[in-house]
Amino acid sequence: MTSRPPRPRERGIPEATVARLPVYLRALQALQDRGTLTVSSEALASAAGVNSAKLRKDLSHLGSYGTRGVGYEVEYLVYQISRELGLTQDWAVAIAGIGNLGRALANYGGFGTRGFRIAALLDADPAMVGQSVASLDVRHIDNLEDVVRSTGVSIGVITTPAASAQGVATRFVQAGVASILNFAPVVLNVPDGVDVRKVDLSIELQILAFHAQRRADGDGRDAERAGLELM
Amino acid sequence: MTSRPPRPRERGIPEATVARLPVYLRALQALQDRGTLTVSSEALASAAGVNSAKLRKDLSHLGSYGTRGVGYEVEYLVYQISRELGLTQDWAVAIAGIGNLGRALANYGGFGTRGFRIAALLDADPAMVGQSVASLDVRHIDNLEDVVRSTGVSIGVITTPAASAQGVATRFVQAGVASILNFAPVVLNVPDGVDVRKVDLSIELQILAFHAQRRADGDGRDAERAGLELM
DNA sequence: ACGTGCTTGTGAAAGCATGCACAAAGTGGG
DNA sequence: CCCACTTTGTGCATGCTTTCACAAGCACGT
Ligand SMILES: NC(=O)c1ccc[n+]([C@@H]2O[C@H](COP(=O)([O-])OP(=O)(O)OC[C@H]3O[C@@H](n4cnc5c(N)ncnc54)[C@H](O)[C@@H]3O)[C@@H](O)[C@H]2O)c1
Ligand SMILES: NC(=O)c1ccc[n+]([C@@H]2O[C@H](COP(=O)([O-])OP(=O)(O)OC[C@H]3O[C@@H](n4cnc5c(N)ncnc54)[C@H](O)[C@@H]3O)[C@@H](O)[C@H]2O)c1
Repeated sequence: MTSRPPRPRERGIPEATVARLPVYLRALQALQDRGTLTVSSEALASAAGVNSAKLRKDLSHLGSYGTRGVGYEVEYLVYQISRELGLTQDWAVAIAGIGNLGRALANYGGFGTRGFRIAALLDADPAMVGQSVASLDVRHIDNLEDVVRSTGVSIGVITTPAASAQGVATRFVQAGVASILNFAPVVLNVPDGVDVRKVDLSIELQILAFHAQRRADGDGRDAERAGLELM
Repeated sequence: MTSRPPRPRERGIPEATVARLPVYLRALQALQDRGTLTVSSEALASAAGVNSAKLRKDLSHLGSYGTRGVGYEVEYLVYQISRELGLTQDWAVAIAGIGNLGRALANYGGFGTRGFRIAALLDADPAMVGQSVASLDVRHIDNLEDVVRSTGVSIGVITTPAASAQGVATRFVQAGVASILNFAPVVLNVPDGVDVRKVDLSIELQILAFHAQRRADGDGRDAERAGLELM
């Protein structure tokens, strides 16, 4: 490809940066709770577990919110990041699949604190429908479209068994939900423009196992083996 | 630590590849269940939701396990990836914090199927200790060291409240657990050589919110605005 | 008003990751 | 045995991320 079409190059915050903003936000809120007024990139970076140059570059994408010689004003930065992430508005979330995991999520208090409100619970099991979980009635999945429309849901969380996940995802999309968080161990197929993120515990464990095995293989004879094997 | 030893450039599989291997593995196992014997990079890539060139490059890091003109033998590839990920051995997992989430994990059947065995449950609440969850006795967190030693735990999962997570992590590390999966919304501080992965639902939702807001901002006047803003 | 000391914001370099495109290598039919 | 066809494995170009290193900017004390 030589002449790359004009590519309007939307005001872009790099994806890697977006993924770290919530981490900074949390660290900042902890500082705020402790009454700290300003913080240096060094201190905030250390609280967030990243390199300070990276932190500064990340924040520079949002604008110039620091003061040289001083640092960043905590409260102002909290506001700027919140705004950038869209947390100054309220997001209604629906959870589909009220089993072990769905119930844990529904009962979890930590979401409401940050702009997310669980607005609907959906399940296919007639025995489940009508029950009250975390002060919400579980509705039948067949009512998905209605529920989404009437409660203004814009984020869908899928905690159904793997076999049902694609179907639920498709229905979410058809109902106008363009942001999906998927816990089922399947690759979801959705149209362009729909944003799917997955949380997959099995995968995380497998990655841990890979590194653990690496460590175990090498222990003691690491240097020698690595050296030899390259010859 | 800091003083990077010569680093003999260990036979390295890129981290991005490692993170995808479990996805390929799952897709392959689905094919296997359907009785498929061989699969092309194109087909497997599509099942795994990635580009086929990427898939081939990923697999090439494990060795040359394909046959040109034919594809990959499913069973053989399953074995090779499993071996590379360390799934041919058994990993004993301990869960600390048997609340909403810890219980959901403990009751989840999907781990055992892939080399992971939940070997111990730990909690600090006296009312919880002694109860039986998923056919395991909940032990008191004070026994962490004993439990880790006696059950051979090598992976620790943390589902305690945020405030307790660092303490539990430190104790896991001191007991010799060098792989930790953390669900609590805090940045854990651990010595070098210890591998921590985090699963953070709040962060995932916030990333979804960011993109959702982007879409909403731009809708309708996207093209014009993007173009104009660059001038 | 000016110098000192600290910290930000950002070029520039190096390191990773992605995806194209194609030669090399295998299969199967004639 | 050879040819047409398929699909792998990988060199290369491109773009994204991280990190270094330092000039520019600001606060504060004198
Ligand atoms: N529980 C865990 O710790 C855990 C861990 C990792 C992954 N997961 C994954 O999360 C998902 C849920 O796990 P779980 O343990 O809660 O399972 P579960 O069986 O306890 O719950 C699943 C729920 O989904 C409902 N359901 C089934 N089909 C549905 C449909 N079409 N529409 C709406 N609801 C439907 C069921 O009635 C049930 O209530 C699974 O895909 C699982 O693989 C769970
Ligand atoms: N439940 C969810 O859906 C969800 C979602 C996102 C994040 N999280 C995070 O996961 C963690 C657990 O969430 P939860 O909803 O299960 O909380 P929970 O309060 O239901 O359970 C926490 C459990 O940890 C135990 N505990 C406290 N201190 C301990 C210690 N020092 N050692 C061992 N156990 C200890 C408590 O006794 C309790 O049983 C929290 O950090 C939470 O922020 C949970």
